[in-house]
Amino acid sequence: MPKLSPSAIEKNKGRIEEAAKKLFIKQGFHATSMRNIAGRAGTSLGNVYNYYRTKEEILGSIIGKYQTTIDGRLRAIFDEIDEPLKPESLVRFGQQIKKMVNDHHDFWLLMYIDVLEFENRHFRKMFEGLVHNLRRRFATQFEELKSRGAVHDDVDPAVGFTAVYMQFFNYFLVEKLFGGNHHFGLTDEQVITQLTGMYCRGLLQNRGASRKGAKRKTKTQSG
Amino acid sequence: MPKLSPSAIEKNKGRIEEAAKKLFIKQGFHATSMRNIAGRAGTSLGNVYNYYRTKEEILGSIIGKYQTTIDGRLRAIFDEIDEPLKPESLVRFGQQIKKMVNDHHDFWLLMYIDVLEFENRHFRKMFEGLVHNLRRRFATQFEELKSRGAVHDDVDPAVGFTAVYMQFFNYFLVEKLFGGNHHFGLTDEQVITQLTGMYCRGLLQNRGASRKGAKRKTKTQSG
DNA sequence: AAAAGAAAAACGAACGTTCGTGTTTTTCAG
DNA sequence: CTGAAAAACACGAACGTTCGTTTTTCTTTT
Repeated sequence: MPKLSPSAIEKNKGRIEEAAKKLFIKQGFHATSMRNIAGRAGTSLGNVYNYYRTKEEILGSIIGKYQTTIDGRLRAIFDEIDEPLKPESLVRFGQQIKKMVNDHHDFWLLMYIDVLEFENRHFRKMFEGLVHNLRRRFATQFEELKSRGAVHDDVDPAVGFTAVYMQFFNYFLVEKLFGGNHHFGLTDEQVITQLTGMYCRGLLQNRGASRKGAKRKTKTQSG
Repeated sequence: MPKLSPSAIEKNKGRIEEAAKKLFIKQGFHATSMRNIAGRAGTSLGNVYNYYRTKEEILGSIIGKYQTTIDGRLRAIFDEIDEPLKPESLVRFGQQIKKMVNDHHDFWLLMYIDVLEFENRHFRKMFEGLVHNLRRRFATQFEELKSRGAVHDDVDPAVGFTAVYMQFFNYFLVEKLFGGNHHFGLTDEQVITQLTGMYCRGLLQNRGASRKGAKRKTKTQSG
């Protein structure tokens, strides 16, 4: 038999990893057996070892590939944000985070597996330097906000945006993985708008607007 | 042999559970063996089965006891809060949440174990009805804030406080369990004051104060 | 025939649990 | 007061599986 083409190898690996991922997520890493993986992947036990040397190597490969998927997804979400602290942006941002969490909820379970069984070895960099990355990503926008005086003097917009990000992210994670079952007592959409409102008022300078009872005119601030 | 006194039984169970807890946390539930637990508890394999019928029963008992510990801890934290949305209260609140997360970081790992290996069977109620509970706990304070007009009309103080709680909680959890390593780019103390500032401005009505450059006088609001 | 992927068999170790057997203390008949 | 039966905890060997991995044996294509 000749050597399989790289694409064929990838296809086989793909089937094995898909099976392994589902099982890891359903029952954890240690509770999943190689026989289990092989069976679900429609191949034999021995053959799995033609593609991976150990079980952990399978996990590593899954996480590695998934990591780049998530990175891309996040980048896409950030890329469509023009003005990071504008209410409309944050609402849309919240909706996107919700979708991301729900679409890839396996990934976050893998993260927990990693925390528990490997002391977060594979995911260390996920939250390291979060603010730093966001600050760099939106450097021009944040600087513009600062110089325009749109944000409070004692507020770092990068920190504020990070807080929003983490709040959204965590909210939907709890909803999805912990059975939060609307733990804010509102619909997801309401949570997004409520949080957005809170953050915007908390972060942005509101020049003489929004007294009690006064209807907001949204675009009082011009520059 | 006569029946052991209830206190003696509790003592023995305590040693077994202490050992099991450490091992579960270090390596997960399925990766921990009964022999492992027995060895660390200084007893024999068979004897463990005199106290528990299965391995899962040990986990259940650990979680149950820990749950009441955490509940008490949280109640104590809430009990010393007089005015839930006052900046000083929130700063102190943040510090307490930090301590709670750090003191019981095993507990949160157990929570992840539960999410992963038991579909969150034992922890379901942890986040269910969170807002509802907080709203009841601080009913008088929240109503007073509302009637005094201290909060924005479109803000539910219970939701706001829940948001603060979750944000603090999640921040320190990420720091502790995910190796966040100051993922907000600030010291913990700075994070607490920054977040507090954001939330207060976002939640509380600021009557004509805090224009750019104007030093805040904190207690401009009277009636 | 040669090469390599796939399958199956085999291996030793470890698993959760059961079971039989100590070991120790109480009970109570004598 | 004695000592045998009873009761219950402690123990570890043993059971039947299952584990991750290795080795061997097909099977298929060059």
